[in-house]
Amino acid sequence: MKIATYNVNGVNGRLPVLIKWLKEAKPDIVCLQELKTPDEKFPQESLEAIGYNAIWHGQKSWNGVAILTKNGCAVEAIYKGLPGDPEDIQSRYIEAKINGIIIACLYLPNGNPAPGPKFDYKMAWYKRLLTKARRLIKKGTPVILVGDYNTVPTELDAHKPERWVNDAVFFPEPRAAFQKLLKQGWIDAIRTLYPEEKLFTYWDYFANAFKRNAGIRMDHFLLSPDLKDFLSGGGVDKHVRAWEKTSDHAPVWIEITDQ
DNA sequence: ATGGCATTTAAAAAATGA
Repeated sequence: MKIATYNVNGVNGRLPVLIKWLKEAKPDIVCLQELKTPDEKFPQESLEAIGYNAIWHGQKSWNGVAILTKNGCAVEAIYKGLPGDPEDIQSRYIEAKINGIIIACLYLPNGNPAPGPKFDYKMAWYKRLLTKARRLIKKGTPVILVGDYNTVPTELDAHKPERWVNDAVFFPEPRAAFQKLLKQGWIDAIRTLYPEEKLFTYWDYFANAFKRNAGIRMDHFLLSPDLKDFLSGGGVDKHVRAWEKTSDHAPVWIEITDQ
């Protein structure tokens, strides 16, 4: 089973790119972030026309997450929103059990400018995620925590780490929080597959960042330990970043063999 | 230290992202 994550940066504005990639990559499950659309404008019909069902959790203008599944996938136990703060109205979390695996699709706050209230919100969100993740990993069900973490875990995950030292994606606090997730037992799937490679999932639109491969790795698959032996492949669909009207992120995918 | 670009909303320019 092929599972992908893609920060589309506007699901309607990028719909031709998303559809072109779906037809080419044929993933079974896709986690999307940054829909930037109210729920009623989610392009459900266009996606169903090419064989994908969807569940989504959107809001006007900003944020928004969705999970696409190929027709025939069994989707149950759907939850929208990350628990822990009833005041939080930002759409950044959606979870469902799909073909027996719990898929949690997340869009972690960016946190810039840092320090400041947006950075405080990022770290508060991380704290809630750590609580949720601990509960999920104790369930004994296979779980994948996947999405845009807005976190560059180590220096290996940046083309030029010094360019990011004043950015919230590279601050020590989110990096420490990401390490806390790993200490809970979660497995960074892409880093496990490519232990020493400089692999990126995001490149700035400006300064020719993509052509210079001046990227960072921020989109991650965290697997519950019981899935480790079933991880059989993965990668970044980097070429999609070169398409017209494309997102600043590229799709990332993994392959999980039948358990 | 700043801005480079691109989105959304909405009708110009602001807010947001990373």
